[in-house]
Amino acid sequence: MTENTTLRDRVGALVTEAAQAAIEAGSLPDIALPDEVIERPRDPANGDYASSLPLRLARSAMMPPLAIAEAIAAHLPAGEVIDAPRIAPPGFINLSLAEHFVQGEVDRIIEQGAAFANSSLGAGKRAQVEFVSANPTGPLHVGNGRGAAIGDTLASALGAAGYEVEREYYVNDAGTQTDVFTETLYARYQQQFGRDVSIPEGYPGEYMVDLAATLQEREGDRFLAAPGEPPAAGLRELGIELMVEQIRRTLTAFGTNYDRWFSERTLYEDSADGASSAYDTAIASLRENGHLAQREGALWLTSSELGEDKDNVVVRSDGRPTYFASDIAYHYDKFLGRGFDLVIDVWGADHHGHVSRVLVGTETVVGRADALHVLLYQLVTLKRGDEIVRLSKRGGEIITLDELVEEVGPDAARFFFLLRAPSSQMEFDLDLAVKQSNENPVFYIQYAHARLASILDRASTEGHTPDGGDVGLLTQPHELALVREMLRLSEVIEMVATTYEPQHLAHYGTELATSFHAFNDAFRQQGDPGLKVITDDPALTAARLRLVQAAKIALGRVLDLMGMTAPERM
RNA sequence: GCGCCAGUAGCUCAGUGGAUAGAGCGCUACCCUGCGGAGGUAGAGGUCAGAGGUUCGAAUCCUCUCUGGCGUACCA
Repeated sequence: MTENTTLRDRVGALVTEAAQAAIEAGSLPDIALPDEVIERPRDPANGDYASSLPLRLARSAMMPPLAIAEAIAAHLPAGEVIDAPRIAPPGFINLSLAEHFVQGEVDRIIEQGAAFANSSLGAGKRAQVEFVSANPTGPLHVGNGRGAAIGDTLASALGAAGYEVEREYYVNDAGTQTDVFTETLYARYQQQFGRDVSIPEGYPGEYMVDLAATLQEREGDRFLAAPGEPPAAGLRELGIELMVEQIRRTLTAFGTNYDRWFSERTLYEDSADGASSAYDTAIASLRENGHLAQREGALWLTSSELGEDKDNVVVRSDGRPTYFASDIAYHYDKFLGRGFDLVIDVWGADHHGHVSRVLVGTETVVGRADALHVLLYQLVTLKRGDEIVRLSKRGGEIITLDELVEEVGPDAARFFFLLRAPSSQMEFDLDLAVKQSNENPVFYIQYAHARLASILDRASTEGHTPDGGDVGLLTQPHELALVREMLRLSEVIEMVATTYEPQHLAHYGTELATSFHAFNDAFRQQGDPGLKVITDDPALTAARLRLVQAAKIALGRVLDLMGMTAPERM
């Protein structure tokens, strides 16, 4: 059994083997077994794992569930990992981890350290997570923060699950939004020099005034042209560059860093060695496959022949490619250009009308779309008390991500977003967010980590060390419960990496912290000075310090995966 | 109209077809005065929107209805 198999898979394999042994022994008929044979029971009284296999097989085996349970259990003797199985009506097989196994895992966790709970699910595969990717025409708002928290954590979880992961921001620096942005910027820029020019419709926000001021400060009047004439060359590029810089700073402050900022414009550029652009190649491929049609002066992807409800314009009648064309070229580049095995696009739900189109386009050009997953997160509704705040970059008022981070800090903001399933619409009460920042559950987790660190510190100053501690001395219920909780982490990581739902990690973190707090308080409640981590008994102290050390590793890992700090003190 | 996502405790939300539906906040009553109280235990609080269906078993899967958000561009 390899190091990177989850415990769940190990135990599940034992059940599958037992069932097969029962079939070979003739106590079960020769029937097909499902892949998933065990689950985590809700009630811990029913064991660490349980199998409902007997209930599910009853029909095809034509046997009563309890008889099947007995047939399987007979081949599931107590062993290295689990104790003897217990059969429970109407047909469950309940399994508990053996105490010595649980104890031994403490040593293993310490040995693995920061690699604890990694899995090999995605070993040898390259994954890309593209997220936020807001147009560089204004500052990020609170809703973008949700995408950032989700995408970043998902990328971390995929990494822990064995994938080689790249985080990417797709910079939309081509297209009409950029034109409007540049026009507005130039208008604001001219105003800086006292010209009476009107602001085009598009981006009325105050930040454009600041951006123009920055431009004037750094570049002087070199973009100024005669009234009514277009600005000097380079304004567009510099404006976008400044905006992207601002976005990058915002995300860094939020705790999110990218491997690559991908320029949309490069899709249209031939490579240095003379190879055609991604756009040209993708269009040629579509044409070759007979999926393009010239109609009404425009070039269409005949997607209705491919299961879509309508065709989509790829090249406008004025010759400019659409955003959709960029997206086809972009995904061509992701798969055929860069060879990712798994690509996840994290989009706000307001883009959901675009999903099936992109999947069809990708399938047409790449030949398959099963490796592309578009993860939609529902929009964040902002409230101040009872008043709903509209989020609109083009409408003017926005609550920026910077403001949120300023008020509640990056950790609390991230955790707030991570607690909710992407598919869940969430209400964000700005007043409450500030008021509750001290009650945010993230502090509950971080506090647990700080106390673990504190215990190790204290022990160290008193001359105690975890080294050489005998984990066999860990027999208190709260000690073993804490270890059991830690052992779930690899399963949670795999769940996040397969369902693309990071909220499981956030909830697990809370539960792990609860296990520690219960463990810690159990000693205190009993009022016996011998019932602490640091006791008069050096052997027991060392054993418990090992547990504390392992717990700190596990909790630190969870916080790290969520992109949050694991404080030594608070 | 059509399509996508949702509807679970007073509020904000978890819940991988399994056993008695959970957490945080708020409310009530306790514990501990600590190796850090940003803690622990217990309690009250539920028609899992509604109605059918599938299944040994449904908050979970299917159908319909109601409610909310979003989309339905030669914008991105």
